[in-house]
Amino acid sequence: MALIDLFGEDSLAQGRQVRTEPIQQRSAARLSALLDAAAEVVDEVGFDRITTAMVAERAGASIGTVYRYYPDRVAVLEGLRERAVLRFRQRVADNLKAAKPESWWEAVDCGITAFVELYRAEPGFRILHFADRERAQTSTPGEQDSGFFANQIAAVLSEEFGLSGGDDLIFRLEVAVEMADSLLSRAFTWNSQGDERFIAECRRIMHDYLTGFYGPDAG
Amino acid sequence: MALIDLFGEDSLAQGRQVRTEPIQQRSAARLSALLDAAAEVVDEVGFDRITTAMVAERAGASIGTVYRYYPDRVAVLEGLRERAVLRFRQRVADNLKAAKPESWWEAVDCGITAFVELYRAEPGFRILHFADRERAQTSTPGEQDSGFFANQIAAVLSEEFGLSGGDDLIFRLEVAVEMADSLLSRAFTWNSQGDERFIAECRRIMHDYLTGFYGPDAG
DNA sequence: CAGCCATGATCGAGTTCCATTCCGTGAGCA
DNA sequence: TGCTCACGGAATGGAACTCGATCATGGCTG
Repeated sequence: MALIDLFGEDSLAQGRQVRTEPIQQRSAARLSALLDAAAEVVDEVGFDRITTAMVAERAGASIGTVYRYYPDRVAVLEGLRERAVLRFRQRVADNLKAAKPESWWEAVDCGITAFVELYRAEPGFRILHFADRERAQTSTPGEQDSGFFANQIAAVLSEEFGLSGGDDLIFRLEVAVEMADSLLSRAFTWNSQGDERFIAECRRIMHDYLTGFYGPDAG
Repeated sequence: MALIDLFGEDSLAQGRQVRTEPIQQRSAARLSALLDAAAEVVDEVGFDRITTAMVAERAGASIGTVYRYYPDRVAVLEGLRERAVLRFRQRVADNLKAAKPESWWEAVDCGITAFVELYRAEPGFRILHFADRERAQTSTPGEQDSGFFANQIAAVLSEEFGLSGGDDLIFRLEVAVEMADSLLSRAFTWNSQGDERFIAECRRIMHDYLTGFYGPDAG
């Protein structure tokens, strides 16, 4: 299985949160504009203060249009989150294609780099870290992102670079994803460009943890 | 400086978010009841869906009473969060007193244990992980919790157990706090008793990371 | 190719719900 | 008894959300 296959957009048959699938083309643009607007508003006023009216106005649409695509305010944020996940995966795929990693940790670094790049460039990208725990209350473990994601990465690392696979690898990757998300988000909490100390430490920790300094087999 | 001093309630001159300091005693009970109610509601309906009316009703109070103590809905959540932090510190202090750790990592374990115990027993404790990032948008780095907390822990570890202090230790502790919070919260995301795998892995990672397998001086 | 029409898309006034205010009433305290 | 603190809950304002009217679009038809 090629790296691109795992992280490309094809692999995303995401659960639809939109009310009505857009048929005409202009709708796609509308939907996209709504999310763009939501992203900007999130960065400006925060998650709590965002209002559907703000999103509509910013997108040059009416309130009704917002509710045509999303059942409620929270769903808009979830839509934004899904798009962010999608873009992250695409960026990872791009970086993998460009870097042609020869070791597993170079591949991991591509993932970290993708995250950092998007955090810097993409408005509202912080939604990723935010929405995780809130969603947890309503969805089920099977469809959890970090777990699902860990599975994908496990497949890549074991098939492409010969890391010993199995449940242990998946678990370790889940732990790694959790830590990386947390550290990188922390890097951007007080610094819009990302605190390099945290980013560098994150890379080092990922490398060492996955190398095996840690965990059941650590020695 | 004794461990208890650092983690006892005295050390908490927290920023008041309440509108009016209660004068009479019954008020203290009211305030506490409000937070208890908020904690339950948070666990039941989530952060997004909580309403001031729910909190008031659950606490057997009127809407007006909620607003007597808190300026707005968000402030209630912040109040809940501050109380959770306070209780966490007290629990750490208790555990330290009971365990009388002889090594720095036993002390660290007390912190992890305290977190797990409270997550299991305290309604709404997940507010801790949640509120962090949201606050970030409005408050300033200086008063950040993980940083402030890291400072306190650094003082304890270096003074009591002779860990080499300095900025490096503080930074490493900040990273550790971030990772531990993330892993422990993850442990409780799908399992109300806490997934033991994540808890155990968290303990191991904290031990190894702080021992120095990681970081600038890792070898 | 012009016109027609079924259907998707949009709008925004209207409705409902919720956050927040405010003043009248009741409870502690001297 | 009077004074201040605390409480209640109707009233206000604003934001979430609905819904029927209206406007595009793109295919079909002659």
